[in-house]
Amino acid sequence: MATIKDVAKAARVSIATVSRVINNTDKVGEVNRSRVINAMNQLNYTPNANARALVKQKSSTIGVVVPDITDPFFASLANGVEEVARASKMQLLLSTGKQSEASELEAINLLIERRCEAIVAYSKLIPDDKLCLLSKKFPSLILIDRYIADIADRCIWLDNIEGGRIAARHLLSLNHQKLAVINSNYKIDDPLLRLTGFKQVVEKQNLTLPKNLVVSYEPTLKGGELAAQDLLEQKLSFTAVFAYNDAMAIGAISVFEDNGYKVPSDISIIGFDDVLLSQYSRPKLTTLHYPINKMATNAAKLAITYNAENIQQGFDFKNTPHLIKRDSTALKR
Amino acid sequence: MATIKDVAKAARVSIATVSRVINNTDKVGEVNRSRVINAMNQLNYTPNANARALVKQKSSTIGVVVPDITDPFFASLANGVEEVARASKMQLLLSTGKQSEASELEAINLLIERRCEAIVAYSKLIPDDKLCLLSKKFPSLILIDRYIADIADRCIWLDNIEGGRIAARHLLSLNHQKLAVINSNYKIDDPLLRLTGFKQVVEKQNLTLPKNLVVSYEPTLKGGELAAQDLLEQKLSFTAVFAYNDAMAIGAISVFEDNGYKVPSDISIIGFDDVLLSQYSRPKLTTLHYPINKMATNAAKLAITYNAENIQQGFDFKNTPHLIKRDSTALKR
DNA sequence: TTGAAAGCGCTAACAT
DNA sequence: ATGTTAGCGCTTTCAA
Repeated sequence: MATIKDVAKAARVSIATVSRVINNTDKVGEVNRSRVINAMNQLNYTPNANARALVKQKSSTIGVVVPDITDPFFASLANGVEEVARASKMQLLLSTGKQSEASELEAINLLIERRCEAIVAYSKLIPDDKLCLLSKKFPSLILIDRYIADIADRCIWLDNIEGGRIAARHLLSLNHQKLAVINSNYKIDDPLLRLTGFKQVVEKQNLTLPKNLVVSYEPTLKGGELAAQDLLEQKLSFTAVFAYNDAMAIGAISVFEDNGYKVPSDISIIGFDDVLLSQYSRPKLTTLHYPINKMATNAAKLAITYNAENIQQGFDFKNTPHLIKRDSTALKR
Repeated sequence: MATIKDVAKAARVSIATVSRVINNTDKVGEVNRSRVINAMNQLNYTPNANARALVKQKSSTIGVVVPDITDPFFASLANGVEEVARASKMQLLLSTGKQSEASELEAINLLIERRCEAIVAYSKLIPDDKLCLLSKKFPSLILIDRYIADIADRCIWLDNIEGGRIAARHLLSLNHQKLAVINSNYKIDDPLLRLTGFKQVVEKQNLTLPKNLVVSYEPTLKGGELAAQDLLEQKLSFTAVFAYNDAMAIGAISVFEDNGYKVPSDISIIGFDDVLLSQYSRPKLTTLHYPINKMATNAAKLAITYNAENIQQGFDFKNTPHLIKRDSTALKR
C-alpha cells in the first residue's frame, strides 16, 4: 500500500506537508494542498492507523471481552460498548475468553498488547487477586457483572440478591404460596445470590421453600426442560416458579404445557434477564430486566474516564434489575 | 507503560536480546534469558502490538462489518469470523455500518486504515461499482450475503431463489394449495429473490398466489404481527404461509393464535434463517437453515487466502439453505 | 507556509 | 550468543 512518502514524492512536497493536509492541523498553501489531495487519490492512499497509534501513543481502540458473542446477553453487552466507541470515534476490538481462566486472561492480555485505551471485561473465572493485580497494571480495565471490594471503583455489577427479592415479592403479591426455583448449576456467584434474595423474602413471610423444589441445571433451554421435568416428578405441588434466566423459563414452560399445565393459569413463571427471547415466547415472559446494555455503556465510559485519568463521579456501579410484567405470571386461582 | 528499552536497560542487555526472548526466535544464553524475564515481570512489560504490526507489516487483525451485533443473525456472522481469527491467532476488529452507504463505507475504511489482513463485510447499501473499486484496492475484502458478478470470487452468498423454492415445495408436499407470503419491505434483493423462487414452484403447479396474500412489512416480530393481521383481513382463505424470516413467522403465529387459528393444524407456517428463536418458539418453527456461521468462516478463510495471495480452490461461494422440519408446518387437514 | 529531522516501540539484518 | 543499526509509517518540534 502507498505510504505517506509515496504521496509526498508524487506531490513533490515533504511528508510533513502531507501529514498536515491529512490531519488538517496546519495551514497549507492552496497549490500544495490540491497536489497532495490528487496524489492521495491517485495512489489510493489510506493512512496507516498502526503507525499513527505508535507515534501518537493512542490507539483509538476500546476492547471488550465476552465469552460468546452469539449469546444475546453478551451481544447486548458488546453493543453497549460499541455505542460508546462509536460516539468517541474509537473502534471495537473483540476478544473472546471462553470457559477457562487462561482463556480469559489471554483475552485481556491481547487487548492490552493492542494498547486499548479502555477495556470492558466480562470475566468470571479469573480469581479476585489476579484481577486486582491486572487492574493495578492497567487502570482503564473495567469489570462488568462482577464485584470485587478492593477495586469496587472498577466494577459495574448487578444486585442479584435484590433481583431474587423482587421476583419473590412479585410472586407473593400474586398470592402464590407454593413456590419452586429453577436455578443454574454454573459455578459462579449469581445463582446463589439470586436464590438468597428470593429465600429472604419468602421466609420473611413464614413460607418455606422445600429443598426438592429448588433444582439446578445448565442455564439453557434444555436445562430448563430438565429442571421442569425434575420439578414435576417431585410430587410436591407448586403454583409458581422463579427461573434463573429466560432461556430456562422458556424451556420449563414447554415441558409444563406438554404435561397439561397451563402457564400462567396453572403455573406462574418468572424469568431473569429480559433478553429478546422473552418477548417472543408464548406466553410472553414476565421477567427481570437486566440493564446490560446500559451497564456496558457505563462501563465503557468509565473505562475511558480512567484512561484519561480524569475520574468523574456519578457512575452507577451498582445496578438493580426491575420487573417486566408480561403474561407468564398471574394471580393464583 | 514499559518499553523494550526499559527492559533492556533493567536486564543490562541490548534490546535485540530482549526481542529474542520475547519472540523465542534465536538462542539466548541462560543467564541473560532469565535476567530479561525478571526484568519483564518487574516492569510489567507488555509488548506493543502496534509497533510490532508496523515493523512486521502485518496486523494480525481480521475485520468484520455488520449493521447490528445485537441481531442474532449478525452475531452468528461475527462469531464465524471470530472462530477463524482465533484459529489463526488473529484478533477481531468489529465495525458497524448502520443503515447508510456512508456509514458502511466508513466502517470498511476504518478497517483498511487498521491494515486488517482480512475483511468480511456485510454491506447492502454500497452500490456494486464502488464495491468493485474497493475490492480492487483491497483484495482481501470479502462480501458476504451479496453477489456481484464482476467480483464473484469475492462474494459468499446464499441462493435465496432456491430458498423460496424449497419453502414452496415443502408446503406443497403437505398438500397445501392456498398459500400466502409474509415478506420484508426492506429495499434489498433478498425479499424479492425469495418470493421469486417461491412463485416459480407454485406456478409450476398451476396454483396462483393472489396479490392480496403477499404482504410486506418490517422484517421483525412486530412486522410479522402486522402482516398476519393484514392477511386475516383479506377474507381470502389460506392454509399455509411462507414468512421472510423467523422473527416475522413468530410474530405471525401469535396473531393467528390470538384469532383462534391453531398452528399448524389450521395454518402451517415456515420461516427463514433458523436463528435460535425458532427453536424457542411454540410451536417450534419449521424454517430454512441459513448457514451464516459456516458462510462467515468460509468468508474469513477466503479473505485470509487472498491476503496471502495464495488463492485456493474449493470455496463455497454459493450456499443453499436447507429445510429444518419442526412443528409449525403440518399436512393439510 | 514549508521542510528536515527526531523518535514512537519494535524486528531483523548484519556484525562481532 | 549478543550488540549495533536501519528502518516500518507516521506526527511533531524546530528552523528556515
